[in-house]
Amino acid sequence: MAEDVDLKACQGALDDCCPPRGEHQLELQEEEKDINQSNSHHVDSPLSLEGYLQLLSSQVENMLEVNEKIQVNFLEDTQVATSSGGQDPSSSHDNINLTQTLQNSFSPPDAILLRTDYHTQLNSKPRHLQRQEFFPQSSSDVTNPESLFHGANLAGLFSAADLRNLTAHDDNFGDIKLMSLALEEGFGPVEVSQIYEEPCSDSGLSLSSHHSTTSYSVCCEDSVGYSSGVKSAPSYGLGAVGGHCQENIKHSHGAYPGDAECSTEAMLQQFLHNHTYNQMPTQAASTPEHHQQTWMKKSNEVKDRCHNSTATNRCRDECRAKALRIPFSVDEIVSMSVDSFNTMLAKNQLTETQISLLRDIRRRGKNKVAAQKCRKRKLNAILNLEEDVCNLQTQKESLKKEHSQCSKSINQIKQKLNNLYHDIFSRLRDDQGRPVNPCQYVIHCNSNGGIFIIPKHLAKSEQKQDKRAEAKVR
DNA sequence: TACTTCTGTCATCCC
DNA sequence: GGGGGATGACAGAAG
Repeated sequence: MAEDVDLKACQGALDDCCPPRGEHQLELQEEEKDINQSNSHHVDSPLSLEGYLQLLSSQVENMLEVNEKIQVNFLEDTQVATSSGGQDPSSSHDNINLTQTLQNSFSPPDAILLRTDYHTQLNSKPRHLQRQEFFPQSSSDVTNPESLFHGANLAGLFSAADLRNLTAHDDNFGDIKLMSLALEEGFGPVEVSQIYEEPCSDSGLSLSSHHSTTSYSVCCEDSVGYSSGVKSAPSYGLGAVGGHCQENIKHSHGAYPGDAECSTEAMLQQFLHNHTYNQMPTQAASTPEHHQQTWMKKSNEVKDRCHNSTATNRCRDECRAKALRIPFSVDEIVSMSVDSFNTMLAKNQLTETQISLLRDIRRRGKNKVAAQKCRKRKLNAILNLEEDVCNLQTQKESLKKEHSQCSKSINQIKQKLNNLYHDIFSRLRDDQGRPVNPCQYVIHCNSNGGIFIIPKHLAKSEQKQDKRAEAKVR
């Protein structure tokens, strides 16, 4: 087309300001390297138009490639940060590649600009193994406010759990003779039997056949006294309160009514149903760690409470065992091995009731420990998830920051390329010596390496042809 | 008094 | 098939 402006036609004009190509072949190559490194495209540099165009083309390609990578990486990383759990940020190759790509594509200043303390930020907050050490005073190294917040709630719980394991069990069941309680309260054997008539559990002795709606509180009611109308077991004994075992002990100087086993069993139904035995002082768990004093105060309060109530439920089983003349403590029953337990059952000629009680005690004791372990595991899982959330939030913020910096660098490069583009056109002249309008013409590089100044509409059609050719090759 | 937390216990599932 | 561990659900005690 006549409007086409061949590059060669402009060569003369460019020769005025640019050295001939042949003389500066090596210089051009060096200049290209410099430009790639410094990203400074000064028109005044001794570059030929072809060199400029090649640089321009490569920079545009790089820019587009980098931009695409940034977009893809950012989207992927953002999705990873929001959807996947527990990925170690330090292993994020995408981020490394992104930074490297930008460093390779941009000049050192740009690369420096793109560098962030991303990895440093991530590594500065490793998944330190403090999940078993969540004492309030030990969490001061948590710098993330959110982490601090989350950790605070659960730290107390964990310290409680750990301290619970570290604390020795109390045995306050020394000389308890609770079988005499009812009798000491002035009840006759018949009344006792009536009072204690309560459907039994699977063992015939379990206190929870009616779940917790039924309480067993001869001890609790000792000061209240039983009226004759309170003879149906499920209706009395509300509120098995901790500490009543002390009351039991006070009234425990009588002998076992061993001659009436049915009454004995019935009496067992009356013992406290306090679920708080075996609690350790530090189980007042949910105190925020920054309230250490409050935490300690609450711990002491719970300690006092538990001290009174700890023995209560345990002594219930203990007392029941003693009531049935089982020569083993609750601890022994629970902690002994299966073989030992079975041997004990076999060697001691025990009644069905005694065996049932033993199995109940053992089952409850085992289950209690299992429940404690289960809750501890659950808290650990929650802590892990919270920590993962914090890490992913940090990673997301870092990626956002990096993306912002990349966008800035891309805009700067775009501006430089635009300036270079217009500078090139300002130097171009058509065959009549007139300036070439950059709005009507574009710089086009074909597949053979030729560089032309062609009208825009031709460039578009040629791009389509190139795409078709590439598609055919693929 | 309502709510929360902690704990024990039971029922159930799974190994 | 029984025993034991794990866990959800529930209830009571206490703050």
